[in-house]
Amino acid sequence: MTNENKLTLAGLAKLASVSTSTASRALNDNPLIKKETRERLQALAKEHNFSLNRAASRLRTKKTNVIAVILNLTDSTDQSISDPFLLKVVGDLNQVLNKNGYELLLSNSLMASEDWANYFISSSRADGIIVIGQGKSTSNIEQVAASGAPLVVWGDPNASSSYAVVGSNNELGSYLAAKHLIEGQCKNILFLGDPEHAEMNERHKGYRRALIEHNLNTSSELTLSCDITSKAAYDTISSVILDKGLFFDGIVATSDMVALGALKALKERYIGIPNDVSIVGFDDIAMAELFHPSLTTIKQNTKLASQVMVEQLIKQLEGQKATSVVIDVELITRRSSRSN
Amino acid sequence: MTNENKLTLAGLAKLASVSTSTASRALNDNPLIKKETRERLQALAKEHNFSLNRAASRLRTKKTNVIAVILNLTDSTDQSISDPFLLKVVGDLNQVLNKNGYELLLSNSLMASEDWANYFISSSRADGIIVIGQGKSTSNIEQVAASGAPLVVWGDPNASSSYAVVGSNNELGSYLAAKHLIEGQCKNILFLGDPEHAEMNERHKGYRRALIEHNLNTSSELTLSCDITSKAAYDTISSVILDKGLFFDGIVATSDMVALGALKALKERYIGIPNDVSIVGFDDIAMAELFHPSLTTIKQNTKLASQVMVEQLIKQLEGQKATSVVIDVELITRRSSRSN
DNA sequence: GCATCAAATGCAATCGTTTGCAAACAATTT
DNA sequence: AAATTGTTTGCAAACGATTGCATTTGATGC
Repeated sequence: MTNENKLTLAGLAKLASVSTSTASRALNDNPLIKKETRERLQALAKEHNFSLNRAASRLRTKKTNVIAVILNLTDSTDQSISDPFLLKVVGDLNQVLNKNGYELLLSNSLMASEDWANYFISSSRADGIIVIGQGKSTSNIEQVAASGAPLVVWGDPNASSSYAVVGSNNELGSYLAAKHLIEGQCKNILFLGDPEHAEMNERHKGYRRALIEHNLNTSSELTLSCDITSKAAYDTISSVILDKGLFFDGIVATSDMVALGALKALKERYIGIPNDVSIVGFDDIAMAELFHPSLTTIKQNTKLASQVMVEQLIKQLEGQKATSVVIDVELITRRSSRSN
Repeated sequence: MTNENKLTLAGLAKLASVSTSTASRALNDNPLIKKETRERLQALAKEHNFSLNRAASRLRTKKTNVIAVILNLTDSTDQSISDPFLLKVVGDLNQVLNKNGYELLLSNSLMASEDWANYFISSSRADGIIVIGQGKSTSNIEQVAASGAPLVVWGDPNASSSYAVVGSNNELGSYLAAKHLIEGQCKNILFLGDPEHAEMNERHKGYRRALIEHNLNTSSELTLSCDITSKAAYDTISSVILDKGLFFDGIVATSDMVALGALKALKERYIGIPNDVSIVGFDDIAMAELFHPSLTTIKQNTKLASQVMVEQLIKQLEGQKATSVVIDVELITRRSSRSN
């Protein structure tokens, strides 16, 4: 029952006894064409299940209406691809992009070839690129920026960079987290995460600022470096307690997943949360409030962030210059910390 | 510094003093061309940062090498888009598709126009469609199938359908879940989920089979219908306890998110898990083991499932017929249930 | 030296739109 | 009635690759 040879614009035009140019303009709702002609053709197209061949129109117009979204994973530990936060961002971006007439081509840094600008833009697969996460190395990203391709990155907006970065106020976020713990009478506060990573480094700064402001111990012993997965956090906390005992009473975690891993390690040792140890996460993933105790965390506004990213990208598609934008964060107080 | 007018295949050919046909074949590694010529051109292309214009080649070859993945969300409650399970499947699909030379165009049923086959396939945006979730109505999907477009659906593989469905053995999964609870001495086992939904309906059957096999109460009072979100589950359990007290000692939940919502409602009332009430989830999301108590659940093998889906889709792209495939499930025993 | 054959390359049409420009048409003014 | 507008439509040339077929090239045998 499939059409032997598919209907083409020329065919549709013939059916309507107009030229292909008229048909093309009519379907694109070009006001050059008389309104009733437009409607007649649009109705005919619907009736015959016709839709324009995008390959052809992309070739002709040099516009794809596609945005490549690249999950910039740090390692090949495909753990991170399951981080609900990253995937949440993809979901939100999808919504916003569609709303603006763009489609989302999903990729990840492990798969895509090296030269992203080349692969996606000059090959005319996409009009612009959104990279989620700066990873540890930003050379790939800088190469895209240098090529002049429309680009927006989710990451640390404070890093001076040649490209537009949208991201949360990470420094403030962890500052708020640490301050909150301090107000809850914590004295020895752990930082749990990977300070080599741009965003995490900012979070580390905020954590230190709060501690210093309150004359607390900022010894390097209190900064535990670990991957941004719950498993890594679980292992790190478990082994550090085994080694040194419980020498801390608060944890500033760099993500909710990390916080949850730590939580599990503590609970397995019957350490009371929040009384023995208080924990603050980062992200506010959907599950944060379901945990027991529910997780105090720094909320990242992914919906707003997605809107801003798309906005800044569209700016560039229109030839304007885009800017980095800082998204506000918010402390969400729940049960994993003492409410002063 | 961006090239005034981009290099084209013809330009590259001229640089190499060959015809465009030779250049085209060389870049596509066609053995018709002498090996050293091929290598010379490929090197030249790399040197000049050249890549083939996909819009043009798609137009000519009528192949896009793109697969549209549609998240078939039930409602406009964009809650479900954040279900980590769905997004995990997207991530896995992305991996497998890329490995097979395809790209993933992400969409969701709320955004995409009505006629998917038309929108994606005849418009030459994609070569095939993968739908994640059958939703409550399958009319959209059936329309695609009727159009003859290459299609694979993640859903209930037992439903007799005109299209290839890949999915877990849902009936068996919930049977195992219920049986496990029964072996742990549960007598009044709740089913929590939405039996109108195809997959959930299978799970309901499995649940009933186990109960009947053991002569337990299958009264309809024990089947609670609720949306597949943690919030809905939380509300449902909370209000049912308020209404009728604790008349159950086990819960078969239709997803981990649902299980976690229920867990929270119970814990807030200081109901002991697993001793007062045991819970089994479904999916085995990454967080399942992080909870306290860690969640006993039925694991869905999304990695394998993704491979099978892509396999079945490629079959169709090659003109063969695809078949529905049932993916094995596995009971993962943790602490939210008594180990008999 | 010429026919024969295989290997390597080139010619030119084609995929299905879009769009600058010209043409046809209708309405208004002189 | 001709000239002047303004609307609506059509012609035909792109866009940049791929590919069936023809052609060249070089090797081989007689």
